[in-house]
Amino acid sequence: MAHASSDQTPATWRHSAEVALRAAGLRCTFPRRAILDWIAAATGPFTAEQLVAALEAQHGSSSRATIYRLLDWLQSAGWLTRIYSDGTQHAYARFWPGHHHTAVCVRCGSAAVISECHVEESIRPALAALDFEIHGHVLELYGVCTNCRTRAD
Amino acid sequence: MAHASSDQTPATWRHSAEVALRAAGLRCTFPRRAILDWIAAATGPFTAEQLVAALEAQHGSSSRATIYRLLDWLQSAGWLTRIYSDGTQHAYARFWPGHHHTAVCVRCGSAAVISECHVEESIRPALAALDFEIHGHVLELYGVCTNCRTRAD
DNA sequence: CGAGTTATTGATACACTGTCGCAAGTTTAT
DNA sequence: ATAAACTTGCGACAGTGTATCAATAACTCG
Repeated sequence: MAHASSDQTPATWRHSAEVALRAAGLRCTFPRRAILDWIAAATGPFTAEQLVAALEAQHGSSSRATIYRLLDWLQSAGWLTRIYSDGTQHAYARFWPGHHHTAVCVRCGSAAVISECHVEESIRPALAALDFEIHGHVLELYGVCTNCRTRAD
Repeated sequence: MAHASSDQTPATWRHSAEVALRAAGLRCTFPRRAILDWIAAATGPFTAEQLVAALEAQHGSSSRATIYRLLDWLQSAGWLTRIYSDGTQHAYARFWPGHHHTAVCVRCGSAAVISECHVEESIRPALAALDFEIHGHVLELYGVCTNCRTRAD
C-alpha cells in the first residue's frame, strides 16, 4: 500500500468523514461516532432502518432522529450516496465526495463505485435535440458481481 | 401525421395501455378506466398520492388500494416509469414499453423521454475492470427545460 | 340475453418510515 | 472549571403504502 492516507478503505473513510464533520463545525459526539463506526463496518449498502435496528441492539443506542439527521448530513456532504433501487426506503452506501456511480449486485447487495463517468457526454446529442439544460443526473447499474457469479452452481 | 397508430400521444397511450391490460387477461373496470384517463390527461410526472387526491375529488372515486395496484402493474408492464428524484414517494411518468430515460425539469416538473441510450456502452470499460455482469440500469437527468429557461427573468 | 364463474373492489385497520419540537444533557472554547 | 452553544432523545405525529376479505362487477358461454 503506497499511499495509506489516500486509500479508500473503510478505516480511511471513517477517519476522513470524522475530520470533515469537525471541519464543518459539527461536534463529534458519542452517538455520531457509533453511527460512523457501524457504517464503516458495513460491507455493502444499507437502509436507514437497518442502521436504527443495529444500533438499538447495542447498549448505547442512538435515537432514530439522531441517525436520520446524521445520514442527511453525510449524504449532503458526499460521504454517503443514496441508493434508489428499492424505491421507498432511504438506502445508502459508503461513498467518497466527488461524482461517482454505483453498480449494485442484485444477489449479495454489495455496491461497487465507478468513478469514470461519460454519461452526460454520451447523452448530449439527445439532449441537444430537446434543448434541455442539464444540471445533473442519477445513474445506478444493476447486475451480478464477480463473487456471486463464480459462486453460482 | 403519417402513422396515427404509432404516435406517442396521450390519447394513443391511453388506448394502447387499455389494450395491453385486456391482453394480459385483466378486466377493464370503471375505476381502472378513471385511473387511465387521469394519467393520460397528466402533463408531467405525478405521485401516487396526487392521483389518489385527484380521484377522491371526483364523484366516482377509486380507492387507494386499487390505485396502487394498477400503478404497480402499469409500471411492471412498462406503461409507467418510476421517477426517483424526490426519493421517498412513489412518483411516475407516462411511458412507452422499451428502454428509455427521463430528463426531469427541476422547475416545472415536466419529464421528457430520451430514447437513445449508449450508457452501458460508455461505462463498459469501467465495468470490465470490476468484472461486473450488467443487467440493467436507472438513469435520470435533471435540468431546466426550454420553456422554463426562456421564461426566466 | 341471462346465469355462472372469477377477478376486482373498497373499507378498515394496520405497519412502517421519516419528521418535529423542546427540555435535558454534552461538547467545546475560554 | 464555567459558560455558551450545539446535540440528543423522547414522544407524538403524519404520510405512505399494504393486507384482508366480504360484497360487487365484469367477462364468458350456452
